[in-house]
Amino acid sequence: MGTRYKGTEKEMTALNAFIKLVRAAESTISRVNASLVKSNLTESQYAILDALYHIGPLFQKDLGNKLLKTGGNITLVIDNLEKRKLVERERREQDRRYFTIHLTKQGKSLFQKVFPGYLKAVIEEMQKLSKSDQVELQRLCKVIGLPSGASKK
Amino acid sequence: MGTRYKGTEKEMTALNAFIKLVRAAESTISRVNASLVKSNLTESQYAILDALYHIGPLFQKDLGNKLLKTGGNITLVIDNLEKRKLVERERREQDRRYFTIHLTKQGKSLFQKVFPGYLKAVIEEMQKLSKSDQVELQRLCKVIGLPSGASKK
DNA sequence: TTAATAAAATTTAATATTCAATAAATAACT
DNA sequence: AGTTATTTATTGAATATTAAATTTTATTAA
Repeated sequence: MGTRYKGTEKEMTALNAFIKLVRAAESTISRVNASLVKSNLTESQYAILDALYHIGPLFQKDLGNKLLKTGGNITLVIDNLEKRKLVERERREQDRRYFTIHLTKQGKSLFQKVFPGYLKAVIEEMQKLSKSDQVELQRLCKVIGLPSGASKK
Repeated sequence: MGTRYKGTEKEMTALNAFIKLVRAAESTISRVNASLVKSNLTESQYAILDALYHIGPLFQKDLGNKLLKTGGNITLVIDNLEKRKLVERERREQDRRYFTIHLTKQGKSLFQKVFPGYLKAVIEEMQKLSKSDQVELQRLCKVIGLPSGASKK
C-alpha cells in the first residue's frame, strides 16, 4: 500500500497520510453513491438537494461556496435539476443578480425518499470504526480541512 | 459545521465523520493540485504519470484498478497525455488486447520537474497534524478505505 | 475446429468540472 | 448624474467521469 516513492521519513509519513486520506474518501463516496442510483441522482445533484432540504432556499453563489464548486458548475447542475422539476430558480426582486434556488414539492419528496438509504449507507461505512475512532477521525479531518495558514491572524 | 440533520447520536456521529472526511480530502486535493497548474497537468494526468514513474509501465487495465477509474476514463486521459507525447501506448505482442503504457523521455522529465513541488504541497497540508496524528490518520483511513464486508471470509 | 465466453480497449451519450470571457445588475466614487 | 468597479449568473471550450454498447483478441467448451 501507500506510495512507492522512497524519501525521508517525514516525506513518507505525509505522503502516505495524504494518499490514504484521499483513497478513503473516494472509495467511501463511491459506495455511498450507489444508494443514489435507483433515483437517478448524481452525487452533485444529491448534494444540492441535501443542502436545500436541510438549510432551505439558497442563492447559487451560496451553494457554490458550501459545496466548494465553481459558479459555472452550479449553473449546470441546477439546470439539470430544473429540467426534472426538482428545483426552481426564482429571481430575487431586491437584487436581480441573484437567483434563489428552492426545492419543488417533487424535489422535497424525492429527497425524503432517498435520504434514509443514503444515511444507512453512510452509517454502514463509518461503522468500520468504533464511535470514538469516528470522533477521532472528525478531529483530524477538521484540522486537515482548514485552509492552509488558517491559524495565522 | 457538519450536517444540519437532526438524528440519533449514532447517525450524527457517522454523518459528521463522513462529511468531514470528504471535506478534508476535497479541500486538501484542491490545494495540492494548485502545484500542477504551472505544468498544465490535471489531477488525473498527474496520477497516471506518478504511477508510471514510481511503478513502471502498466496496462491501462492496471491503471484503472490502481486509480479506481473506469476503462473508458483511462482511455481518454491516456489519449490526452499521448497527444502531448508524455506517454506512449505499446501493443503487447503476447496478447494483443493489451496496451502497455510507458512514460516517454519528456513525460519522465516533466514528472521529475513537477514532483518536488507536489511533494512540498502535500507536506505543507499534512503538517497541520503532528507526526503521530498523521500516523493515526493513516490507521483510520486504512480501515475506512477497505471495501465493505472486507473482514468477511 | 467451431461456437460460446471472457477480457481489454474504444466509443458514445450524458453529466460534471474548471477556467476564462461575457452579460446583467448593483454599488461605490467623484 | 455618470463613470468605474464589483458581484451574480451564464456561456463556451477543454478535460474528466461513468455506464452501456461495440470491437478486437484470446480462452474455453463442445
